[in-house]
Amino acid sequence: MSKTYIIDGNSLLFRSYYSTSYTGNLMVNKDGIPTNAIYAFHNLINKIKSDLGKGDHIFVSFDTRKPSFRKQEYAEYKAQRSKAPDELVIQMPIARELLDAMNIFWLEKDGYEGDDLAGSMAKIAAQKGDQVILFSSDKDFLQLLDLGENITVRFLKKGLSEVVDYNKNNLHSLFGIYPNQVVDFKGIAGDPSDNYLGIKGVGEKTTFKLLNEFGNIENIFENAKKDPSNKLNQKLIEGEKEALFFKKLATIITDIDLKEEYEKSSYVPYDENKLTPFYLKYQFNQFLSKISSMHDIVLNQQQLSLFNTETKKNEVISISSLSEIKEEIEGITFDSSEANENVATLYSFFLISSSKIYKLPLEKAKNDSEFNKYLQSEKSKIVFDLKGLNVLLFRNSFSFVNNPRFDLLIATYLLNPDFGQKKEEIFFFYNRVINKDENFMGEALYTSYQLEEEVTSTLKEQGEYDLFKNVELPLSFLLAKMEIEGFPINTKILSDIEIEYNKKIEQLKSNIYSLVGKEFNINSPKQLEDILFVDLGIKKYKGEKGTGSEVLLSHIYDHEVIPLIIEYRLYSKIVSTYTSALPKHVGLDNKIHAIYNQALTSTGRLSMSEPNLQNISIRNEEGKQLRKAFFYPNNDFYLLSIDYSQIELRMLAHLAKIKDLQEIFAQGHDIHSATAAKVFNKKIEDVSEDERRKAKAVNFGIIYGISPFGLSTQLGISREEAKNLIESFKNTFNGISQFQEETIKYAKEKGYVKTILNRRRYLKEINSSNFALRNFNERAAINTVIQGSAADLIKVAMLKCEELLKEYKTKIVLQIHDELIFKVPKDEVDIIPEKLQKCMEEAMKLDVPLVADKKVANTWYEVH
DNA sequence: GCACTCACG
DNA sequence: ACGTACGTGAGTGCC
Repeated sequence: MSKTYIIDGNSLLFRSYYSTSYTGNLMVNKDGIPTNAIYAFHNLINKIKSDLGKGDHIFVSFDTRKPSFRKQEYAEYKAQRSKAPDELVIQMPIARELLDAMNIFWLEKDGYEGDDLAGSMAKIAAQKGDQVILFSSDKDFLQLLDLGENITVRFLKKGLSEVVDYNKNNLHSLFGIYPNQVVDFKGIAGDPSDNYLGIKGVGEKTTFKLLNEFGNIENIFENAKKDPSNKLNQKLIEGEKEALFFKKLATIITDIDLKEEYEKSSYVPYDENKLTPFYLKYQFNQFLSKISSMHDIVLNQQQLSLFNTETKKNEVISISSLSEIKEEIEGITFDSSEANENVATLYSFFLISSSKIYKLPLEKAKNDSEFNKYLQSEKSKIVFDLKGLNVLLFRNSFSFVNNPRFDLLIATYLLNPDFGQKKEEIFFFYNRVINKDENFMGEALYTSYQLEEEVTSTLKEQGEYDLFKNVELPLSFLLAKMEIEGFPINTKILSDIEIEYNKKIEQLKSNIYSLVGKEFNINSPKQLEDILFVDLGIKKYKGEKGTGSEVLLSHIYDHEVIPLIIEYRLYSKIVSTYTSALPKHVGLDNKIHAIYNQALTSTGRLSMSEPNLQNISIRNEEGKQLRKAFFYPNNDFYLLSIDYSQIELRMLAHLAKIKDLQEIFAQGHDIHSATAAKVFNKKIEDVSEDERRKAKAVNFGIIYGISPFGLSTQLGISREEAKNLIESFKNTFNGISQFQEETIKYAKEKGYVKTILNRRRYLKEINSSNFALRNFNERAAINTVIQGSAADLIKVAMLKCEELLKEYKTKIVLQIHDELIFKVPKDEVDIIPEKLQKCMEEAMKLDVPLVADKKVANTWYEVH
């Protein structure tokens, strides 16, 4: 059944105001406008709409400033009421603005009150068969319960958190009268809040009694007239006219024609981001969680004031040649059909001067020698999305942009890596809003120009400018080249694998169905869970949730279908995620041109998408087969893989100055065996398989911010045992504890942690009172220093390798966090691998040696 | 659009 | 007592 929620806007706004104003200290925005009622109102609306879905309706009614028919008929209507405080009045239009921003339909109508609109809407919705809930705190609304069975009036009690629901069936037991008696009650007893006088000398208690005895106002008077000598009856008879008058006034109009309005009140799920301009305007920082925390941490008040929040739209001047620009050109960016620069169509370029935005269509640019001259000129340039710009320039036969000095996309990511996934979002960081329209990139570039000085000096203050200028900016060029270069794939081999695996899947499917006794969707975790843990009666162990591989594995002997399901999952994963998905991304050149996301991860790593080549299977043979599809046609080039050995553990040994760990690395032993030997006090050759396994888990655990629980589940040992294991590691390797404690302490004090190249990550919940949240942030703090520093290292290594390769034909074609894949022509294969290996090992000078292992082969399968 | 699952480092 | 390993991307099912 569809729902229609009808909100008495005035009632809720009053409540919102008074529930947040008792401290006397109103919340105001920067212009001194109070926003407390709006804030509470917003929370309330959010809560209300949270259980609406498609097909539902939501509607807010308001009073207008014009006198309603009640006031016209009865001059004293609400005359006794003290005027609403100015602080509330000023917020009333803002409430409407908020609703507009939230895409929630609201209505006011001269001559009527909000109640009449609400009542009329309720009637329409009830006739449509909707479940109607009216949100108010006004007893008048109770009369509307008579409109149908499926109507609820939801009263909001103090604190706005408690509610009382009234409906046709419970009103009498809760309130003492029936819905159709509400207006009769008001007519006789009156209502001081509306200045309804009712019948003089007849109060609420008497009215209750009368209504219960005679049912309605007409019967009450009829009966009174039977015995006019009775004192009460006398009062009633005298007051009949008034009573009927007040009854009429108290009656909510329910026949205003709102059919159209009903249609307009359809609930539309909306994008929270659309509210950002509203939040910024009224400084509702609580709702701008990401943004606000940054302002608190990164930008001091002085800086904030420099960031003008005005979002004045600039005129964009269309030009057909660069020669039309008379001023100095300060920067360049582009406009294209979509975010993926490897497939997008380039539309135009934006260029900016110190005061203007220019738009140059692609076709004009192609024939404009001035434009090409500008691209290649030595003059330093502001850009916006350097990698996107360069890839699109190349794909349209231009050269890369020469000497970019500033890219706000990268700079903002360095100020705070939590910003930057979406181009629009980075402007929230600076309290700006730029509409996502056809000139977005031009406005973005111009805004970059305005922010450059401030942002650059902030990067310098934070010691991140070197990372920006000498690592991330040059890396952007390299990533552009890698995207353009692409990675070879042979779809024939992929489809051969797919055909083979699909056969397995069909077989497994039928075997599973016959073992279970019926057909179901094995891909549906919900259906699978029902089959296994209900139909087949398998008992889950304590703490087990879902049907993930760990859970399935723990029940592998409980039923013969379990191993089949595990196998089914293995093959169907390979087919759905790889063999059937990868061909969608293969270009005419038989290569995949995936995107490197340079400004995305929290730690400073790269990520990859459309498709992600960083997670091609390797851990099991069935999946690893996929890698046989990656090679150069005719084996024209070799693939060279060079991967760092234990890069994160080495980084830890260096950063935490763990002497004993550094020493193990210096000796070049197998790290897990060697740590095991030290912890268990044995010779390396005496270390057992199990001891090595444990040491390995602890070594990883330390990088992840170890906990006894995590280690115990990883190793399948008791928590006690895990705790002891961690203890002995900490005791054996001096420096681990101190590093962890100091990292957490630093994060708690500063709100962020730094990597080896001063890359930052903010951990806004590091001081949370929520235990889980705080612990999570503490682990993330430790991990970020290690993972982020390793990311810094390989980025530096990539740039050094590229420098080395300048005079060769070998190219970097993939980066997989601790591994680089190169395309090596045959005539370079004898010299290049060693040079590159050395280059990577010398990328940074640490207190531990860096070791990188290499392998050359034709296919990606063989290099591992 | 989100939860679940699983691929990688 | 709390509820857990860190960082990603993508396909599927289901509201």
